Amino acid sequence: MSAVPQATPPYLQALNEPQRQAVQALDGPLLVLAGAGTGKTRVLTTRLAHLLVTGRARPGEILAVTFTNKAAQEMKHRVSDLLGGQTVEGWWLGTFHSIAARMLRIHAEAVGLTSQFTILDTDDQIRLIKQLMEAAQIDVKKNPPKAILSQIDRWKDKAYTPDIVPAEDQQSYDGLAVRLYCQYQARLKILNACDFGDLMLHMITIFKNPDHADILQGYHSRFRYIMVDEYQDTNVAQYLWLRLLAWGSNNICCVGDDDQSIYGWRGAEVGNILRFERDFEGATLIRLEQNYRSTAHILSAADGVIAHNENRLGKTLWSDRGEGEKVVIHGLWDGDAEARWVGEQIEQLQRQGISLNEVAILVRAGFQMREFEERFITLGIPYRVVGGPRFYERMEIRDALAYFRVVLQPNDDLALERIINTPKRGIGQSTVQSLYAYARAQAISLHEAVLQLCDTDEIKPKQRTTLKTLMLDFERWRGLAQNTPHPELAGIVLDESGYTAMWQADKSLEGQGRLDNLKELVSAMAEFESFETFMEHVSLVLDAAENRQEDQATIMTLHGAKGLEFDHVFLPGWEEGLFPSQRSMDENGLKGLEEERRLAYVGLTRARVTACVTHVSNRRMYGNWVNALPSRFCEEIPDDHKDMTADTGVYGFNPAGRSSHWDSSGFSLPPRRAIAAETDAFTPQCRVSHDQFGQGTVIHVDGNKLDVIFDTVGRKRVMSRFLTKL
DNA sequence: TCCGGAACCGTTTTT
DNA sequence: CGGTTCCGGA
Repeated sequence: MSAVPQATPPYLQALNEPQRQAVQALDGPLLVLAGAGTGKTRVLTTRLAHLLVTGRARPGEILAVTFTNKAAQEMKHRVSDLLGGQTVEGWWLGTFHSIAARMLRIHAEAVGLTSQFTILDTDDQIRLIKQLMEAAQIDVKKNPPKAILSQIDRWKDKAYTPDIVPAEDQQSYDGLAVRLYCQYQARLKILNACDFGDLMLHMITIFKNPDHADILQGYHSRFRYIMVDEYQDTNVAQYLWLRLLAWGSNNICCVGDDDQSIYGWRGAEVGNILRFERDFEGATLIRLEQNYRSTAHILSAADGVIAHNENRLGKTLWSDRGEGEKVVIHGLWDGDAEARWVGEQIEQLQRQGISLNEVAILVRAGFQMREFEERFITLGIPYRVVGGPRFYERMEIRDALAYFRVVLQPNDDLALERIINTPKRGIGQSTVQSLYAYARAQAISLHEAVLQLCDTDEIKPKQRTTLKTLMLDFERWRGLAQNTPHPELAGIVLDESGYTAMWQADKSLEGQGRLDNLKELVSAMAEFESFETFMEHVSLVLDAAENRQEDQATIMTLHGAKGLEFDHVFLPGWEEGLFPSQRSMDENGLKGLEEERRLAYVGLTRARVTACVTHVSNRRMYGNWVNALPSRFCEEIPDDHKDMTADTGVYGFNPAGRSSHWDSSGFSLPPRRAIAAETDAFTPQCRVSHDQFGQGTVIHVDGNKLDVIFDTVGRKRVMSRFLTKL
């Protein structure tokens, strides 16, 4: 440990022992295993401040990466608070994606792009895949572009470029996915575009390319200290990117909690954090286990649940905030009763003078929210739903941005396609298709194709004039771009294109809201120095201003709640199938179940004072009633730390608190559905049996879905969990 | 080209 | 059940 000659600075005195160790262990790789509520951000920010204050690093020598803009923002603020209010300039603090984008803008040529490249969002990605499929006459219904895209995204998460997709994955969608992946990448290059995955992937490619060894070396000598937040959420690509960068100084500090890794389904690898000590030689591991948030009963309940996971580094949280109250588990008849009961509990809290801002309802899935909303409306409980569409994901914002993109980059085909008939101009699908056909044949952009075909008979006269005017409009706006302030130009484009008028014509409340959003967009622009810098931020940073108002209860998903805390937390819908989600278990087996369990852990540890779990016997799903059993996570909470109750007549638990799972009607407990067998249990040619279809031979394995030729009924696509190996 | 009814399908979400 | 997407008719 480095000896600081002066008296211990106040910011260090404010820390507990392990926290202080984490701040002061500056040399070599360090993993800070920070349990929920143990002061993770405090350590991270203090460590940053410490580096600067002690002169160990200048701002420009620090790389600090987070996942969300919110986290990056918070870090910025808290460090500057620690430094007595001075802001830090010139450091590399941001999200993985914004930092990778910043790098890639500098080295774009090394992967055949120019620094002006556009960053595609999911919408653009799907449109692009769909286009490629239509061009190749592939049935879009049998192979949903969205599914293909998600396969491609998963490959990118794993840092697989098309040429290194492993053999077992190559058969995905009968080889279609890899083929499209190749075409997709080729097309992106022509469009001078990148998707989010590419930002990481291209940088890895550049770093690994011996011809560009100087680039990586440059970063090695630049970054003397690297810090990473939420390390448990990194995917393979992000991990490789970090490893490459860390080779320089070897001073990498990752902070995370393996028990809170809940994003496996979008490529996060818990393995990264579990392997840290092996990956980074000479690594130090520091555990933060003192929890400053919750009472002992809540922590022990959470601990009892998470202890059922096999794959974890292991730690035990403790707290000196008193015993507190046991976790309440209450069984109810149905979702309606559940919402009513939670509503009553909240009213009771209100009567005790508790602010609704300290109350949260955390659900597993979005569809659970409605019942609570409806109930709260009738009861007059003010609430806010967190997790609607983000600002820049809204249709009107994307449309507006598409206009701007075409102004800045005429060859942005995806943007042009998006707005070519918005507002309606009579340019239908067939016209666009023929334009695309021509563009493909000539290997030119859509914009170029429009220009060329406007003077031929290829296109009907009416459309021809429309397109011509549109092109002239864009030409004019591009001319204006030279010497018009960009917010003003944005207004002109939206007005003259008829886009604003389109929403003005919509008299609904929604139309008004969209106009407001457009105004907000234009005014947000003023804060950036140019159109280009604005566009960069829009795809990576821009978000709706949070309207955190006075007293409102919060309704959100468990995923959305990570990192937050509330005095009183309600956790509805703890039923087998819903939570843990059946789909998660089907698709990912034990790994899926463990991730669900971590989600339960996250949920419980959000609570400072009370945590209240509910489950119902009858849940309406997609219009029909399903009867449900209490989640296994209810049982996993140790008896000493829970209070179980149930409304009368509710299956599941009897009031005595012992789980019986069924009432007196004499039915026996149906077997809990088995976790899907590991998919590698099934290989092509192996013989299987199915309850309904009988015996058959596997011909192709695609994740958990198998193509099987059954002896009697022929070829079928079935889920592995319905099959038994013979 | 556009609109409306039928068919379909259904976690979790950031960048 | 409710939203989104797709296809067919005007």
